[in-house]
Amino acid sequence: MDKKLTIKDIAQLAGVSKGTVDRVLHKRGKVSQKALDSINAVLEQADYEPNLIARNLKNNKIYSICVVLPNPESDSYWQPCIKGIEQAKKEFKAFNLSISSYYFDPEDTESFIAVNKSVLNLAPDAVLLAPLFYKEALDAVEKYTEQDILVNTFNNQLESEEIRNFVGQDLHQSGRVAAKLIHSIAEKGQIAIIHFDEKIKNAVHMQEKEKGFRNYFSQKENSDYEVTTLKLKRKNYETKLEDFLKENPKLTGIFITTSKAHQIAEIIDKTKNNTISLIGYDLLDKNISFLNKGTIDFLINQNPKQQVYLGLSFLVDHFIFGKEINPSTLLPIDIVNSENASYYME
Amino acid sequence: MDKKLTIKDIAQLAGVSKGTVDRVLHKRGKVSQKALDSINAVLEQADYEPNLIARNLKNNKIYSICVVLPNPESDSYWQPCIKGIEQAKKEFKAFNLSISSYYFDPEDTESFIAVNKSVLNLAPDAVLLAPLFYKEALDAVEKYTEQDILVNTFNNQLESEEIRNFVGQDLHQSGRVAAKLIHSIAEKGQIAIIHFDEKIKNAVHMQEKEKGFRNYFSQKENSDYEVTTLKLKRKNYETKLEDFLKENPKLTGIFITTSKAHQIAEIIDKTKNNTISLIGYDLLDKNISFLNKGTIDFLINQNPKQQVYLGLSFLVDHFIFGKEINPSTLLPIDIVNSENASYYME
DNA sequence: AGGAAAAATGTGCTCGAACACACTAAATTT
DNA sequence: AAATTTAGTGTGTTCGAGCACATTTTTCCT
Repeated sequence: MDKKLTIKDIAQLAGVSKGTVDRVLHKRGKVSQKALDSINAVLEQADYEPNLIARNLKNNKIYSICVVLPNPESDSYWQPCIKGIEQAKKEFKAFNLSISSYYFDPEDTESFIAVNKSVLNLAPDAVLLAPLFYKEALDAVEKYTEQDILVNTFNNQLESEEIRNFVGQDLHQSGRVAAKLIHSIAEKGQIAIIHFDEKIKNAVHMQEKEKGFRNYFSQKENSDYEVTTLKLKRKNYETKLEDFLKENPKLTGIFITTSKAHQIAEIIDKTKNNTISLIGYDLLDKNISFLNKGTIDFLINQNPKQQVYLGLSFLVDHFIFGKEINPSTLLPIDIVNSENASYYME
Repeated sequence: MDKKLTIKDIAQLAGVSKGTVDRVLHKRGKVSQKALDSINAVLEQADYEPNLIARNLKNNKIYSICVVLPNPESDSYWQPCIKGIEQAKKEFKAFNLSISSYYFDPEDTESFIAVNKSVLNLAPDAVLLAPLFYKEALDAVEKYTEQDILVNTFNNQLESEEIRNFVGQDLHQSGRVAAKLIHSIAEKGQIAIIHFDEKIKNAVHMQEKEKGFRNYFSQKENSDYEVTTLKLKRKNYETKLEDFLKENPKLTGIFITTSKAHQIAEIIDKTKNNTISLIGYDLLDKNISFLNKGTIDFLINQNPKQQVYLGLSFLVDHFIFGKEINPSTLLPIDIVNSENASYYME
């Protein structure tokens, strides 16, 4: 049972006191060359690792973390995030943490600004932010950083020097995954990319996915597929889609770039057209039900729960264990069909 | 900044000393009814959580964990496990852990017995075991348990009261996932299930997958598929498969129940037959290369790395944080194509 | 050489839980 | 009533890192 070396052990081996070793370890100077040499000699061959538990006992500060995300009641895509936050709370309750959530209205820029303002007033140690509104998010990040509040982001990428960590997916690659799936299951013919969302702020998301999707097919030389893009909004989407289906009888596949695949599936179902393959995003109950029915062939899991959970666990690693934060973490792009869906829904 | 309550705080609130509170918390008796009542009253409305960091600092025992698994050089399926172990070591180096690996020859029962014997002699605190040889594994588990060594398993399920935790996949469901994939991509016709492995000990694995696969199709009433099973061994498998292909010209899909899909793919490739869909297991380099080429359509990831990592992290949770161990953890059955493979290979 | 300043080094306390041990007060025995 | 057991309670030390402060040693100047 070879115990781990402590500062005291190192001190003894080097023939000095623990205070001196401590000064060397923390490079706080005031150490003679002689002592420095002997301590370094010991350290080099002794592979000392500080006991992080002991270190932490001393620093018994309570770290407060605020998670800022859209209200899951407005958009159920965010629902799993609550579970992710709960899991993190449970998992990390051993440490001195205070995690709280703050919701904004995903349709309302003002509410995003307001929520961030009030979180700023709380002066937490860190904020985990879903930066839905690009410009406003940059503003918020700047203000947080001014107050020395650490900001990590998830779900939406934000180009900022001040962001310490991003957890999310590579949307371009996500589009490629969808394209490969369509390529696997859809017959030769026409393929539609459907952007179905009111929200302008999702435009970047949708565009990146489209780019990836088209990129896949453009790399295949003898492509038997023709790719068209269709934009739908809540208003009149039914007749618009029905018209589109009539105008494009050779349609064999549809890629929906948002979580609204179930709304498309409903219409496809009505037309009793079994030859159109459907690929969409996110494991909403409504989507799953069409997946089980067979109308939707595959869903791609963007894993919002894991995004938040990982974002929080990185903060814990940083605050509690002093680990370096990885600037970017790209989650796997999970392919989901009716048979493996349950595993991704917890 | 409301700090967490300590034993001392509780003691003060209840008007006793920390020693008495400690006795109540650990139910060590020797406490008067009066003191017990007042302490319980405080505890009830104060939701005290012991500081696990402080507790751990005191109990500075080094927990030793042995991982017993097949030599990755004999079967590269196990290669990712090394990474999983390394990751766990890195992640948990803050705690007093000593994790070491022991390899046995997956073809040799005797080596399995021998390795377990020598691990038993090391008297670790816990063993994480890949119980490839059923009967011998049960023996080993019994001996470990006699010596009060905690045993968790991964990859292969073992029916034993003494196993505290299993991390792996639901093989039956895994077969269903494969069936659904075949159903999505293969044309009507004949489907072959190929069991390609010498090792009898994998028989249960392969059978469970076959059952799940057939179960899926038997639930579809108007099935346009006919499912046949073919067993192949290393010897003569080439000619045997070629004969099979000639005899079954209507073959549209193959499900390989082991990680040997690349060997089937090689032959299919030679025949220049593009109409046969291939589904296999595991992200071996050779399999990935056929996945990128398009010969293999999907791979199912059994996630050996995650299995070991999770198995170890459960042990840490148990030893360090006193958490209850979940008896069984079933990992997601990841569907992998050429576009999302990289995320599952670390 | 004497003394002050600067540099180097060591000591001691803290964090919270856990537990051994010392101690007090009540109960029982002689 | 004194002696002894036993129930109940409090005190003090430990774990390892970190840092303030005390102490010792060296350097430098008059």
